[in-house]
Amino acid sequence: MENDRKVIYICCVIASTMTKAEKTKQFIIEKSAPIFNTKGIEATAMSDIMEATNLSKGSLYVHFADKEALSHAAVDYNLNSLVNKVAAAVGIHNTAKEKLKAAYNFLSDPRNPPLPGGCPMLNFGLEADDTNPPVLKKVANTIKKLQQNTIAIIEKGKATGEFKKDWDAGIFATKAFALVEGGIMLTRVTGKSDQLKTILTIINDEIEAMSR
Amino acid sequence: MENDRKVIYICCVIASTMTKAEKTKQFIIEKSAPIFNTKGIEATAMSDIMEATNLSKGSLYVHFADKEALSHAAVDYNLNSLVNKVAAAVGIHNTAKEKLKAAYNFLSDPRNPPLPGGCPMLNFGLEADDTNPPVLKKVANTIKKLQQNTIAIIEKGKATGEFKKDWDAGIFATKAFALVEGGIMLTRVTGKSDQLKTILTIINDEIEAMSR
Amino acid sequence: MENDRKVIYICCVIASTMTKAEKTKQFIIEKSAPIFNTKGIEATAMSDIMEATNLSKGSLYVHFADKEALSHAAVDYNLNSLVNKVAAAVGIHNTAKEKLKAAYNFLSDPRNPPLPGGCPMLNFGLEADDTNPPVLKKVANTIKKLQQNTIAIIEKGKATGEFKKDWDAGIFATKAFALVEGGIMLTRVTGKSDQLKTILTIINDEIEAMSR
Amino acid sequence: MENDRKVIYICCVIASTMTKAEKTKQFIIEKSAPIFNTKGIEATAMSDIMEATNLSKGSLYVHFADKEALSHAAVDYNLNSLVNKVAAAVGIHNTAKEKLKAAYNFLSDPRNPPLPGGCPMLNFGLEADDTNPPVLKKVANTIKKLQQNTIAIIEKGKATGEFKKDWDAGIFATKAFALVEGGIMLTRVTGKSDQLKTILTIINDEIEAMSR
DNA sequence: TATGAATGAGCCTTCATTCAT
DNA sequence: TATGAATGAAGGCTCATTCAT
Repeated sequence: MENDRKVIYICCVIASTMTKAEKTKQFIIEKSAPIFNTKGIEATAMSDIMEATNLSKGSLYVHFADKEALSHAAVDYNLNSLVNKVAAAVGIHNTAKEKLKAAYNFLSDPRNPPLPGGCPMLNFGLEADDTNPPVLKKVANTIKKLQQNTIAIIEKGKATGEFKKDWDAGIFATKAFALVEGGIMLTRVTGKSDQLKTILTIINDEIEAMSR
Repeated sequence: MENDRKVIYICCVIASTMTKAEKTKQFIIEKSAPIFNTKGIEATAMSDIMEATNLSKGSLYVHFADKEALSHAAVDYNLNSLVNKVAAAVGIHNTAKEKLKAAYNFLSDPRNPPLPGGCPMLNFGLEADDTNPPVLKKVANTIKKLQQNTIAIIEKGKATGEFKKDWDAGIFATKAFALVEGGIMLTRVTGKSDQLKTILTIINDEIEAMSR
Repeated sequence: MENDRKVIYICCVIASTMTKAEKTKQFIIEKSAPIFNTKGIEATAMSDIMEATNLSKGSLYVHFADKEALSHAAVDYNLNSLVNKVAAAVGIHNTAKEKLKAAYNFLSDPRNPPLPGGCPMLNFGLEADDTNPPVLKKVANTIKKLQQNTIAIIEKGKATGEFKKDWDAGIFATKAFALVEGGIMLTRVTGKSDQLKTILTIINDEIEAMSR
Repeated sequence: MENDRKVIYICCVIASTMTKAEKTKQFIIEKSAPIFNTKGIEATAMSDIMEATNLSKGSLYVHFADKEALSHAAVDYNLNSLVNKVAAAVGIHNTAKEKLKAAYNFLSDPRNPPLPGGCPMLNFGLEADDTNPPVLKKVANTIKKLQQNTIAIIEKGKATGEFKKDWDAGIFATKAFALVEGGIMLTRVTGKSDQLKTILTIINDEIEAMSR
């Protein structure tokens, strides 16, 4: 709670201190992020951004050197949004078990998809894998961060006695991440979320089984 | 062994029966399939195909009505190649357990990736999800086919007594598929295959645990 | 009558003497003529001709050196058809007055347009005027022929006493031709034939007024 | 005279109020109009417009959505130019007879053709008749406007006693229009203007004959 | 800062023509 | 003769980017 207030306070200060240029830049990023996540980087045209922001072509180039710079900012925004939303979903819980379940329930809730356009790690990671090293790096970092969050929660739970001591946090982080991403892919391709629900059950069951 | 010879023989007959047009068409598909799988459908230009085939622009349009038709053929080729290769990897084994292991070992062998450009289900599925229904359908059908193969092998193994009767084939098919696809994504994004190996172990362990 | 039979006889001989090549060539011309007259020379593609004749691309080039040669043949065919049809319409009558009326009634009958696609003199003449001298020449010759036919009929009628001696055949030929072509243009553009009917009445009235 | 000055003044104001975009758009239209009128819509390439305007391909598409939009603007420009020029030729005269003669003398003056490329009603009307309804409509409207101008002048002349009361204005409008268009076609095809002169004489004679 | 006109490389596609079979 | 695969120039159009205002 103390934390939350502080964050809000800082945000407001930032907002009020932001120059007009910074505000516009942020505005462009927020409007373009879902477009990049939905259509892909290559398939998103500067004119799509113009339309979404109601800004002129030239104005976009005042704030971003080129489409690449804008796409990087949008990718960052999408990835950070995801991480922040997971953190928020985790943050409202107190026990390690609840935190862990919250993380995966949030990521794979078919009714309430974390971000418009789907999982940015999946989208940008697979578009970038053969062609766009900088974006690939960003996705890799995000994956690492999320997996380490999982590991940290489990280790803390093991320390407090919530989880069994012999639970391998690294293996679970790998397994759960792959299951969720594979499940999201299944949902987006088949248009049905039944398999993703099955996967969520598998993850929750393991968390439950490793609790004591 | 008898089988192999017959197959080769039939192939030769087919090849010799193909008209020049059919041969060229097939040639174009084979040359363009890895390009589409690597760069994506939208990002692949007809000029890329020209370069790869050493054919003129007009010649491409003799064999395909438009880029869409060519991309569909290339997607089909990639997806069918994958299914056929899995079938081949499975086919050389006799027991259900060996067949099952072979399928997943093949799909997630980081040293010998099934297709250049990565998994076409992942690549085309995530490029197409918001924009390209026909391609999405092709991917969905392929997924269904592979998952049903898994289920069929397990059910047969249960019938012959190789696998435990209470093993839920559907859940395993979902789980293993998601794990492999998620693992491939991890490999392609991080550039390392350690997590995919972990996943393969998980899958093999479950197969082993369900054997008796 | 004697004449007619002779013509038919000669035609048959020609037909039966025609080689396969000549027959095919004639067939191509007949099928392509209405297309050129309807779409225009420039806008007609060789593929249109292929479709209409069910002949292969190469076959067309066996019989015609290039599109230009084929278009010339088609233009000739259209123009000659028109002249022949007028001659046929005129030929069944005996008096100069009837012949003259028949010619203009035929040319400007909105219910029974002489050729599919409209008047080839108008179509080809106006497409060719700035760009295609050979075609322009063909149209000019046809116009001359038709106007001289008119003049010849009038002069004969004047000689036999059917028409007034002071009727200026040349002026009438010019006037009637312009009226008919302008009227056809009005019909094709407005989609209605009322003005063409008015024009036909004007022409018939003058013919009547010059009779005695 | 007062009028003329006012018009010029308004023109200047308009010109100075035009944005750069409007000026460029107008410039493109003015440069492309004679090309479309000469070569035809289908046969005019965007590269022809590029050359005539010294503008880049992209620039053309800043001002016009596609070639169709540009062609429509050029057709409108040609048709409106013609109507305005006729109106100007008519406007300097005071009596109905002089106005009427001026209109037809202007339209069919072979030495001073109203527009480069010939009569846009004839050119666009006959190109569009089977393929381009919007253009056909534009031509039809222009024809209607010109014919109604003729009718209005005649009716006014009949009212003021300049023309005989029993002169049928509608029939004359049809006849004179067809004669002029047919005559223009004859001029363009034969390359000689003698027949057009004959036609002009016919029209002037009727106007004279109907005066009193 | 913001605008939007201008640019030109590049994309997909069409089409007349050639040529080996 | 007839076929149809192959060609490449040219067409319409898009798009990231620049720059004067």
